[in-house]
Amino acid sequence: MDTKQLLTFKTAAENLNFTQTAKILNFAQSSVTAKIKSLEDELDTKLFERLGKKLYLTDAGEQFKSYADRLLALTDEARLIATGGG
Amino acid sequence: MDTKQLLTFKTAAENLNFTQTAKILNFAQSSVTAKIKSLEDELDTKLFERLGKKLYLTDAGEQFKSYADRLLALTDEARLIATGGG
DNA sequence: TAAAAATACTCCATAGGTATTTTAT
DNA sequence: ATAAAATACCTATGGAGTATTTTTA
Repeated sequence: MDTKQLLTFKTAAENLNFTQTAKILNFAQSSVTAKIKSLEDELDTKLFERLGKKLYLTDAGEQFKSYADRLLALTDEARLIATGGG
Repeated sequence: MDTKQLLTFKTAAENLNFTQTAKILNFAQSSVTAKIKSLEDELDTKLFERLGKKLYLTDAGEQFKSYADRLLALTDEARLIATGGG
């Protein structure tokens, strides 16, 4: 699990659109798909569900979202403190 | 930043010995050196200082240690919840 | 001279890309 | 027909290893 992966997930979870996520993060659309898939593989759980054209978070996805947010915030804080000498 | 990197750092910070860390994590010694270096590069801060044969955490390293612990704990929790359906 | 970290290199897995195909409206 | 995700594929980066060299107690 890594920061980029979490940020991709967070952005996708907020936009519910991989193409949009790719634009925001300056990735290729297929890379977003791949990153989400690698996270799902690692957790051995589906995080998104596709009903027709529309994306939804699964229950596990919803749960994981709050952890992703917290992990990313804590990571930012760690970076600031360690680097900036806070 | 990723989990393996943080675990390597945590273990090294606790043992203050890269060779020992490598044994514990089943890595090569040089891989531990490389992982720590990649983390230091990413943070643009030295985390360890080598005085003679002995390793010490720098101030930044000490600070970062507490974040690494918290990040790893939160990651474990996230995994459990998302996977185990808690 | 022993014990640990750093370095030099090699190899392979994978992150990320482009192009295409599938799916659904 | 359009819009989005999935898939196939290709390449380059870097993670991880072995072997060696440097450092210093």
